[in-house]
This record gives sequence, C-alpha cells and structure tokens, in this order.
Amino acid sequence: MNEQLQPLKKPVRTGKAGRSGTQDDIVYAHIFEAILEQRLAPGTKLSEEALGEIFGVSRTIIRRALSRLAHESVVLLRPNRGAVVASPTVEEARQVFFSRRMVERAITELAVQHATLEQLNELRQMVREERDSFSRGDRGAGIRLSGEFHLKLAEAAGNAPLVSFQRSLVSQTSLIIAQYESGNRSHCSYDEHMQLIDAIEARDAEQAVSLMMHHMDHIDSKLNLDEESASDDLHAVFSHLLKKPKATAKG
Amino acid sequence: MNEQLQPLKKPVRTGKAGRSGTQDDIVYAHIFEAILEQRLAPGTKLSEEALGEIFGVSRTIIRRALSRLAHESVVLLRPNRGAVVASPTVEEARQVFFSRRMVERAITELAVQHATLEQLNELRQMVREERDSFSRGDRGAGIRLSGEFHLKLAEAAGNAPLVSFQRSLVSQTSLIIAQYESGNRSHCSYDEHMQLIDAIEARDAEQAVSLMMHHMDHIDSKLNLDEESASDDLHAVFSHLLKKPKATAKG
DNA sequence: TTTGCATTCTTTGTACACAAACGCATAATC
DNA sequence: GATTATGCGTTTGTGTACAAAGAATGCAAA
Repeated sequence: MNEQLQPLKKPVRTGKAGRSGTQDDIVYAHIFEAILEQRLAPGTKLSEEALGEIFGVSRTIIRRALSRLAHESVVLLRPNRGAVVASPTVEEARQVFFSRRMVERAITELAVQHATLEQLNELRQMVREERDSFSRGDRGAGIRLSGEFHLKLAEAAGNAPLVSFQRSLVSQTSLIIAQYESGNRSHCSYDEHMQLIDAIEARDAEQAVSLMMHHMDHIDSKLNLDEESASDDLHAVFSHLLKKPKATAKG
Repeated sequence: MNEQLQPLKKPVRTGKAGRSGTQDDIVYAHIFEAILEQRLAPGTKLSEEALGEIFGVSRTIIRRALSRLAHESVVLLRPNRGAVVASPTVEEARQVFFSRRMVERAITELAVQHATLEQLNELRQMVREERDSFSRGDRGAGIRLSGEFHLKLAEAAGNAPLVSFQRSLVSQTSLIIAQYESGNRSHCSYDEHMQLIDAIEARDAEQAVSLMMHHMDHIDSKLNLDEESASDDLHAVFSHLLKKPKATAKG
C-alpha cells in the first residue's frame, strides 16, 4: 500500500529538478538528476515498484519516465529484465562526442545568426549558476547546469530537431563525464561558456565556432577514454558486480 | 471483448512492415507505414480504443506505440486530447531539412570510411526494391524504402547516436514528402542512390558527399515549400476540419 | 565438493476498471 | 438574436490485478 509511507508526494519541491509539469516529468527529472549526480551509479537496477514507492506514484508513471530515459540512452531497458542505469562504453562515448562536435558546430553557427540578446542574457545567468555550483562544491549540479547551458544554446539556435538531438547527446555526455572524468579537477567550463556567449553576441561566427570546438576538446581531454580504455571498458561491463546498487532517495 | 472481432492478430504478416519483434513494435510499424503511405492523412485523430480494437491489443500497447511515434515527431500527443498524425509546417520542414543535410554529410563521410562491401551490397538490394516499388506504382512503399535506404546508410556509418537521430529525421521527411510533394512525378531517387553507393565503394569521400548534397537538393526542389507555403500552412492548421479521419486498417 | 535440475520467488508485461478532463450540445438569460 | 453557462457524452489518464518470464535458491546426484 503506497498510502502508508510515500516519502515523496506530487508537490515535492520541483524547483531544483526543473520541469514542474506532470507527474512523469517530475519523476523523470528526479531520476535524471540522481544519475547525473552519481547517486545512481551506472549499472544500478531501477526497479519499477521501488521507484513507485519512493515517488508515491504507480508503476505506470515510473514506466513512462524510464521509457523516456531509455530513449535518451540514459537508462537501458532490457526486455523482461527491467531497467538499469546505462554504462556507456568507451566506443559509445566516442560516438557521442563525434555527434556532439557536429551538432555543436551547427548550433553555434545558427546561434550567431538567430540568438536574441534576451536569450544571451539568460545564458549568462545560467553560466553564473553553474559557476556558483562548482564553487560551492556541488559537482553534480555543476555538470547538470553545464549540460543545460548547451541545451539552452540549442534552443537559441532555433532548430527543433537539433534541440531534441542535443537533449539526448547532453544527457549521455553528462553520464559519460560522471563515469569517465579523471577526477583531479572538476571541469570548470563556465569560463569557456562566457567567452562563447561574448563571441555569439559579437556575431563572430568564426570565433564562436573556434571557441566551441576548443571547448569540446577540453571536455574530451578531461576524460580517460584513451589510456584506461581497456580497464574502464571491463569495468563498465562488470559494473553490476563491482558497484553497489544504491537506489535510495536523496536526503 | 476483443476476442470477438480482432481483425488483426499478433502474427499478422510482419514481413512488409519490418520489425517482427514484440506487439508494440508491430503496432508501431503498421501505424508508421500507414502514415507514410497516406492512408492516415496529417491531422487524422488516432483514437487509442479504435486502434486497440483494430490491432487486437489493449490501449496499453497502443499508447506505447503512439508515445514512440510522438518522440519521432510523426504524431502529435496533445495532453488530454489524444494523438493526431503530425502536420509539419513549412518552417518545421525547413528545420528538418537543415538537420538532414548536416547529418547526411557526416554519415556519408563515415560510410566512406567504414562501410563494408557486404553492407554496400545490402544497400544495393534495397535500392532495387525501391525502384521496383516505384515502377509498380506503389508510391507509399517507394517513399518508405527510400527512407529505409538512408537509415541503412546511417547504420553503415557505425555511429549509434546518428542512427537514432537519422531515424527521426527520415520519419519526418517521409511525412513532409507525403504532405508537400508537388505531384507531377514521384521522386525517383533510386538512381542517385545507386551512384552514391558506387562513390562510397570507391572510397571517394568528396564525390560521395557531393552526390549526397545534390540528392538533398533534388528532394528539396520537389517540395512546394516556397510558393504554396501560406496555403499549405493553413491547410495543415485546419486539416482536422477539412479531412475526414479515416482510421481503417489496410485491406 | 561441485554441478545439474527443479521449485519458488521476485519482477516485469499486459489488460482492464475507474476517475478526471475535454468538447459539444442544449438551454437560459441578457 | 447572440452569448454564456451548464450538463452530458466521449476520450484520455492513472492505478491495480493478474499472468508470464527470469533469477535465485535448495536439493539431489555424480
């Protein structure tokens, strides 16, 4: 009976997670956030019933949220065997980054043409929040806000299919960063983000694209995709053995 | 009771529609095919209960198929108001074509690098089927096979995110062609497809990309996006008034 | 002790029932 | 006569029960 314990109800603070829409939006946002912040490690099993109890909704809602996450390749939906947090392999990570370079280049060029000053100011506000998150040590929120910056930039480019694709790529990138980032320093990308906005506002396409490509290089270089590829690949393959599944709610 | 009439059962010939997987794959493929072949016109309402009776499954399955189609922007899911076949506007069509040029260019370059001879031969076989469909006057199947060619090419490129994005773009393109093609001659793209395969097999990236871009130009030029934009836009807006919803199964 | 098999138990897949929301039609009032 | 309010019918949204498919465990035999 879910009337008994329901730790989270519908009107749970949706502010942090963003979307304050319908129930499945809320569940989607919470699970997504938990994955990005590594409270849900790659390979963790996502039981429908457990999640339903946690969020105080039925499996129907959970199932829809998981289906959406699966479509973005953030969770893996195995028939008759449930959903797990995706464990992108090194090869998958490379493919995602290849696509992101392509998309980010196009988005940047379009944003130079179409982004309004209002949108650019909104982007600046997002970068400030991102910077604050990192400075306060909230790495998960920082990664999430960094991703939301790139998504917002796609929206400023004004091409709906690109936005949709970018959403999927950003989600996967966040997961990859969470899994592969060489930990020494968290990727403080907010400075590059600010320079990028300036170049876009100056309508300098060449400079903006150049900055974006360097930004991609920097993200790339912070990952251990090259040297530890073999070990990390194995690690990903056996992550359901090595890592403890921890499907607890935050708090 | 769905045991009474069930005009279509699970093992209905799935050969034509492709995916012979689970129930929702079958339903998805059938609806998608019907939309491509214009047996379901843009704006047509897709009632869950009606579709459930037609396919002999419960609304749960129908809902999942519709959700998947909605994610590919082939159907529009309006909250509390049901699903309708999408009516892409001229602006949406332009955005889809912009993205397709970007993706097709990348896919072509990757295919030149990675496509195996076996894959190229499979592609040639698909082009032959496409040609046969057009020559036998089956325009819907031709459009569908043309789309499947581009999807197969994306698979030959070996980049999973690109394949996923291409699937969505191809679906929407097919819908746009079905809606906007200036009818005089059906777009006999199979010749260009063959030349493209030859260039890829010759590992001539420059030539292959050039052919692909011209191919995109040709598809573009056959659509009435420029002149009849206003009228077609209005038509799309009021299609639910102008066109009779016909949610009948084929045959 | 280890391996193979069978049973049990957990978890997902599907269908269905009930509740809520929307649209339409009718009617009443200004 | 036009406009707005209200009631009804239809369709979608959600929860839940039942069925089926895996996974885990225990027992038996080698």
